[in-house]
Amino acid sequence: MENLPKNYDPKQFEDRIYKEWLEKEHFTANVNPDKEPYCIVLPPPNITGELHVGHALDHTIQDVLIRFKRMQGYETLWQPGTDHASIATEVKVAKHIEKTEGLTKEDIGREEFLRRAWGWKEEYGSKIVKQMQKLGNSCDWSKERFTMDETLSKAVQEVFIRLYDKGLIYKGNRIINWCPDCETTLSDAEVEHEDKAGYFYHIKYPVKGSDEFVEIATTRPETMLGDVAVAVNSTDERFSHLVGKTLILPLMDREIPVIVDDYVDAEFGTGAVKITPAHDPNDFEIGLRHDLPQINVMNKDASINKDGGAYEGLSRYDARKKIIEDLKEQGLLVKIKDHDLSLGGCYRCNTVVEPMTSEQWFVKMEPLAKDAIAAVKDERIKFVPDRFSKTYLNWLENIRDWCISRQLWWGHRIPAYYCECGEIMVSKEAPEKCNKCSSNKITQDEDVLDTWFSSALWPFSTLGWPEKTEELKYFYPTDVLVTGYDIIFFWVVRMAFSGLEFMDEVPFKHVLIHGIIRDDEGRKMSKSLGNGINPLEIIEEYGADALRFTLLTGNSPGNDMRFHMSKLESSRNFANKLWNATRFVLMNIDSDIADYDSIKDNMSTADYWIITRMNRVIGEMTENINKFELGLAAQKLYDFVWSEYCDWYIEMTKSRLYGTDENNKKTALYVLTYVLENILKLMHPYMPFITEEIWSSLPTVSGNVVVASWPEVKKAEINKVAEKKMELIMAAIRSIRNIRAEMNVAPSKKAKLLVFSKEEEVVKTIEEGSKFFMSLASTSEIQIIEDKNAIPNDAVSVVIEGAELFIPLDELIDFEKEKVRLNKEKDKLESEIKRVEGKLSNVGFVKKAPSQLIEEEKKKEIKFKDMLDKVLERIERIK
RNA sequence: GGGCGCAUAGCUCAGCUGGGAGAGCACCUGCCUUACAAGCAGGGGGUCACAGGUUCGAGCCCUGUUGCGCCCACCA
Repeated sequence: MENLPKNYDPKQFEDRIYKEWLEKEHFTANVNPDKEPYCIVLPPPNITGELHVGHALDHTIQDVLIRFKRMQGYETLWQPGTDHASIATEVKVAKHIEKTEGLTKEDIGREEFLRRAWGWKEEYGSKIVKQMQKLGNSCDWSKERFTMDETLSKAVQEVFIRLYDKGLIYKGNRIINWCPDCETTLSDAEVEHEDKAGYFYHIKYPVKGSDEFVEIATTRPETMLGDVAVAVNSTDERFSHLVGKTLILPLMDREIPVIVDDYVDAEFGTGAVKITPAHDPNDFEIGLRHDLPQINVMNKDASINKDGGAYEGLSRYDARKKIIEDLKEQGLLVKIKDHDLSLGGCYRCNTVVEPMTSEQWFVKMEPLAKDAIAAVKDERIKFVPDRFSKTYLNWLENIRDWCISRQLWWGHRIPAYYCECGEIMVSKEAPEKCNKCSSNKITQDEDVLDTWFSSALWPFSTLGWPEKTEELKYFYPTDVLVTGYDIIFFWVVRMAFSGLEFMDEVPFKHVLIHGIIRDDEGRKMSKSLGNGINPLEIIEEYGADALRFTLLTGNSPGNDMRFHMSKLESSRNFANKLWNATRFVLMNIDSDIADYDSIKDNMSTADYWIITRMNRVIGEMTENINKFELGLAAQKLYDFVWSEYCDWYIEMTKSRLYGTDENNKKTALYVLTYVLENILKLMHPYMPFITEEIWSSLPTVSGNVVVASWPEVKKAEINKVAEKKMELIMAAIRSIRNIRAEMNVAPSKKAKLLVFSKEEEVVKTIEEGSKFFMSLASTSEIQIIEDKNAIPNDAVSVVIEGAELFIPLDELIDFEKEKVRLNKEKDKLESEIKRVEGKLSNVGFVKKAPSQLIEEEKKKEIKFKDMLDKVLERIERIK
């Protein structure tokens, strides 16, 4: 029989196998009314760069689910694609151009810049696809999409227009988050807050026509240039006499009123708050309430503008310094106190975000959020683990309107057109003339949309929406969305309300949340630390299967995970184990492969046992995967393959395979192969490459394991008697091995085994398993004895349930050691008995515990007492 | 200020609805046994953070405490 190469070397076959899958179109999903659909949309990776090991985790989880469902007979679609990542890509491309050509994006202009960005997309988009294929992702590549594809762009326009017509998108002058480096707005979700040590500057504002002052405290003195009032709490008696009076804003010599607003906390700071509506969200609200002007004192790059008087041209930080100096000079700076504050930074470039008033486009969130909240509350969308529904709900319940316009070029240009008369027209195509004044001087909005505006539509835009395609009807809603907890606000939330708004149905039924991968010291992986891990390098050294297995085991949903090389090694070793187990089977297969009918009457306890165990694993794994417990499922398979199939079953077949009984040999081979086939199927979603490679080497199967049917539990194959018998045999063998090791008996030294038992079944089982004792416990022969006097003095003994085993060891025996060992055994049994007796003498336990449990405990009591008797007897005898 | 997570063997972590503490790695001993030394056999090692409570029974449920971490939040 043809065999596999001696060494497991994933590089030899992974690429070849992936190609074969593609050629045979195993990943292609078609609308098929005869099958149930199962759909996952891939969180589209940004085209900013290459994939990291976090993507690998995200993708592997999805691939396991997809492959599992595919094998179960679902019509599975894993919808792949990439995201244009507006701001992130624009920054990268601009940097690239600057580095290579020394030009800014303004230098080359919008059109040329977009051409470069598309070029970037082509390059990185295809790199990403290649990486995903290396990982083994079984996506339907024929359906690959990009968020700026024509059809997806149409969906974006459609959504914008519909929301606008419904009054859910509006343009307004509001306070927004401004990144002075990227020179664009950011949504609230795109601002990352960080606590930093800062200062509280106490400043005196003179009261007009008086020598009194009002002392305010601020963390950002430079914003005083835009102050338009000072507010106090209505109950604060310290200031009541000043309410309605006028203050002179220092440095600017502007007259500003003292107003009352109960937003002000009298206990905090000085109790008087400077109000800068153009540069602080709270002040903005207060400004609206009191009809105050907004004075924006900053330029796009956060330098001070002409409204900042003498400070024009300074950066906000230089302005701060200068202002403090000037105030000090004028005697208006009271003190500077240490004060921690939370600073918002741009999630792309980390520059401190500047709150500013600006004319922008917004999505009115309240009505949309309401539906999205309901969908999770009534469990149309279920988070796994459930705790993340709290994160989701909390965000939505406190949401503010979503600023969606970005002052960028790379992205979906806002479908709004302006006439010189001031009319705003929202439409797909540029209107030829103004529908109000008929002028033809019409210009399109310069801005693009937040990148997440288009990703929000991903679950239905990729399926063809707004067209009513067959795919959309068949695959929507999708089944599960797999993503990291860091992306819930950006994406999950927005897909939820978009799906509900435009499809009238949730976009996915489950959201499976995973954690992030950290380095072996528990640090986040980052470019600056240089501790990132490139999946391709791992695959190169250990194979994709080992990487996948590593990412999925020893970790529970939602938790972060540390990445250790040693774990990778052990996964690779597991693959190697499977590889070699297969080699063992193959090297014993001859041309004549038996069918079930011809061997069924020859099956032994070991055969029934391994098949029973296999069925139990099938049942448990299937249940685990259905509950998204992928790591548990993998662990069970690992244990079954390694500890039961390899360590016990294969070892037990050796004496049969090398023996002369042809029927026995055939039977063992049949069972070996049968179980191996099922192992390959069970393992396939986790380790697709090695299982496919091995599958193709088995003479008993055809086709590809990728489309083989997922095993089902066969009740008829479960044999409890065989399980029990094997447990006895294994326990006996383990005991003998243990005693030999403790007595330092050389493995090569064979010894006789004497068995004493009053239970016929036990005797029978041991006799039945005699060849296993020979091959696995260095036993030379087995004698069933009926009289304990026949036991030689120089024998060591071991007590198992229902039997006593004796091994004569001639001169090798060390009686002192044996005594110590037996006493240890005695102590162990005594403590077990104590525990059981304690339980059974507990009135509450006997009264309330399930009867089955009580029965079990009673049986244990008898068993342990019997074993103890035998051990005591033995101790007595060798004294 | 609110919310969440973690604390289990030397290390990294599992442990599903409460019913005799597990894995991988590391460590110790012995084995090149014709599938695999990327291996085989045997072994040591845990007051499951702490304190209460519920229960016949708690690593698991409840309350509180401590330590670490994360997320959200407009107290200037």
